[in-house]
Amino acid sequence: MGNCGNSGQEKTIEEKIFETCGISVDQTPDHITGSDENRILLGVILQRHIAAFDDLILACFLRYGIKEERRGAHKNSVEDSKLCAFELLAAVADGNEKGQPIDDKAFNSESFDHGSCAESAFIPEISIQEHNLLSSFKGLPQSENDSILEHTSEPASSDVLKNIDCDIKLGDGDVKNANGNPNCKVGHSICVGDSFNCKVESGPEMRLEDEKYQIGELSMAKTTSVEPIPDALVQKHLNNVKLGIRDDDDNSYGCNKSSTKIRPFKPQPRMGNRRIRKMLTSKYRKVAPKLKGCELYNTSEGMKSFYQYRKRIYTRERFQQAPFKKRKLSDHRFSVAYDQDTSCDSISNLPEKGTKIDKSSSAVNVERANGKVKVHQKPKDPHVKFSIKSFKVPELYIELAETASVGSLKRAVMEAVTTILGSGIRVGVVLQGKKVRDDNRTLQQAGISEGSNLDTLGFTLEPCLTHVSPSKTAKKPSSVLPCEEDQELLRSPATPMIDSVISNASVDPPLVTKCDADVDNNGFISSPQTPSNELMDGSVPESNALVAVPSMNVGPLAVVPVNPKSKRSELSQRRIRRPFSVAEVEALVGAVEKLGTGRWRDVKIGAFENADHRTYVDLKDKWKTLVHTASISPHQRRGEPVPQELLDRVLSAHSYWSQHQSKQDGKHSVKPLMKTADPHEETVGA
DNA sequence: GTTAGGG
DNA sequence: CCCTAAC
Repeated sequence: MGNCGNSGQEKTIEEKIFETCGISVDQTPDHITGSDENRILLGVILQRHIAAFDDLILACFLRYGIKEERRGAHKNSVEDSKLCAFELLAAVADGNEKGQPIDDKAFNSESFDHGSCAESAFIPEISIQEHNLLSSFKGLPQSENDSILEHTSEPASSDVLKNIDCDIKLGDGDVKNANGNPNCKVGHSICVGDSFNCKVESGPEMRLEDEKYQIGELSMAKTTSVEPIPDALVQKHLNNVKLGIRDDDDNSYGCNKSSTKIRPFKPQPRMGNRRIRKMLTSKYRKVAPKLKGCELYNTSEGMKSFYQYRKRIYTRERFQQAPFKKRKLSDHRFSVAYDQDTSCDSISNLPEKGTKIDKSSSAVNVERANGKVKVHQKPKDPHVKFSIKSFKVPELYIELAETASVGSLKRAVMEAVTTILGSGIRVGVVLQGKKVRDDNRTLQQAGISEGSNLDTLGFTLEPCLTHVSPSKTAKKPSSVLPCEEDQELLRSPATPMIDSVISNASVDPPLVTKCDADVDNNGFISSPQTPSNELMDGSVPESNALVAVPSMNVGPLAVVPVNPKSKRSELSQRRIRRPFSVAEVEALVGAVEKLGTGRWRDVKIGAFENADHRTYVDLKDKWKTLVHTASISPHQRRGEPVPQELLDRVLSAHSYWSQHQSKQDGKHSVKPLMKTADPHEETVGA
C-alpha cells in the first residue's frame, strides 16, 4: 500500500537488520543490498498479525537491545525500550487461540486505539479465527467501539501490569491523521518500512505508577509493499508469545480466565489507523488502584494472588543449552515465554491474490513454521532468499516482593526481556556446520548462493563477550542483590552456549556430534572421545530455532538471593544428559542378566569399565528407566527407541532377579539369568 | 563407597 | 541426572 512507504532515504530492511546485527554494515550496501545479484534478504515481512508483532519485537530488540541504542531524550529511554519490547511481546500473545487452556494464555486482549477514537478500545479475547491482529489493523468496527469500551470497564481481575498502553505509531507519525480519520484505510498491516513509535504508559487507574514512556522511533525501511491479506487467508497464528503469570503448582498463568468473554468481532476494513494501542488489561486487570501486593489481584476471578509469598526479586532465564539447575524460588512466577505453534501453513501456500509478498527481488519471503530459519529458493530467482522466522525467547522468571510496585514489576520484566536479547549479541552465520567468519566475503564467495545448499545455512546469536555491559541503570538499587556471580557461574564454562549453533541443516552440524559409546567385541562400553564438544540433544532445540543467547549481564533485577541450597551452582554443574545408546543398553542388559540387579558396581566394572561417563548410579538409574520403559506401551516411550528384544530381556531379567535376590553372599550366587532363563526356575538355596 | 529410591 | 538415607 502506498502509504506504507516512508521517507525513501531510509535504509532497506536488510540493511537495517544487518546493521543492527552488526553484520558488516559497511559491506551491506555493496554486497548485500547494493547489487541485484545474490542479494540476501534477511528480514521479516509483516505478513501476518503475529508476524507483524513478532517483527516489531524483533525490530525493537534489534534496535534497542542489540545495538543498545537507547535513544530518546529522556532518561527513561532504557526502560522505554524495554517496555516497548515487553509490550510488544504481550501484544503477540494475542495470538492465542480461542478456547485454549486458560493457563496458556497471556494477554489475549488488547485494545486498539482506532484513529479518532481517543480512548483505547478494548478487545476482549478475540479468537484468531474470528479476528486477528492483522484484521485489527485494518480497522476496528467503529460500531464496536462502544461495546468494546464497555469491556474495559467490565469488572475483572486486576491487572498487575495493568493498563500498560503501548501506542505504536506507524508511518510518519501520522497519528493525528489516523486519529482524525478512523476510516482512513491504511491497510491491514504494518508495512515494512513504516516507522513506528511506541509509547507506553500506565493506565489511568494505575496509580501506583505514573509512568509514561515515549519510545523512540523505530523504523524499518520498506522493501516491499504489503498487500492486504484477506481475512480468509489469515490463518491461525503460528507463534505465541506467552506472557503471563504462571503458577508452578497448577501451571496456570496466575489468573483465571477473565470475565471478558469472547465475542465475535468482525473487523471492518477501515480504520487505517496506524496507531495501535495495546492494553494489557484483560487478564490482569486491577481493581483497586492503590492496593499493593496480592491485593492488587481481584480474587473474584478466583485467581490467586500473584504476589503472594513473594519475597524476593528473582529473574531467571533458562535456555536449553544451559541446563543449569532450575531453582524454584517461588510458587508463582511471572513468565515470558515465546512459544511456537506447530501447524501453520506457509504463507507461500496462500492464494496468490492479495498476498503480500512482492515477488520481486526485494521481497522477503517469510515462512513461519517451527520457528526455524527457512530458506527459500526459487529455481528461477537469482536471489538468495531467506528469513529469520523467529526468535526463541527463553522463559523468564521474575519474582518480586509483594510490596514491590507495579512499576518495578514492569521494569523487572523489561529487564528480563532485554537481558535476553539485550546488549552484546552478535549474529553468526553458519553454513554447513561451519561458521562463516569472514564478513568481508560476499555471499557468493561464502557459498551462500542460490545454487548452494542453503539448507545448511543457519544463524547463531551469541553473546558478545566484549559487550558485556555491567548493569544497566538500576532503578531500584534496593532490589539489587549481590549475586550476579551466580548467574555468571551458571552459564560459564561447561555451558556450551557460546556457540550454540542452530541451523536448519538437516545434516548434523559438526558441533552436534552424536556420541554413542563404542562397544567393543566384548560388549564393553568405552568412553566416547569428545564429550566436550558435544551438544547433546537438549542443547540443540528443535535444531532449527534461532536461539537467543543471553548476554552475561543479567541486569540489576535479575538478581537471585543467595540461596544456601543451591550451592552446587558454583562448583558442580549438572552433568550433561547423555542418553544411552542402544549399544549401551545392550551391554547393560547383558551385564544385569549376568550379575543381577543390586550389583551396580560390578555391572559398571564389568561392562562399563571404560565408560567414564557412566557411573554405576547411572547404570542403576538406566536400568530403572529401562524397566519402566519396558513396561509401558511403545507409544508412550520417548527417545531413541530401544529394540523390543532388549526390553523383553529387561523385563525378563528384572523379573528373574526380583525373585532371586541378586545380592546374596557372593559364594555361589544365583545362577545368572540367561536369555533363555526360566523365570520360574526354583530359587537358589539361600 | 555402594545401594536403593525418591525427586 | 541429582540427592540422600541407609548400610
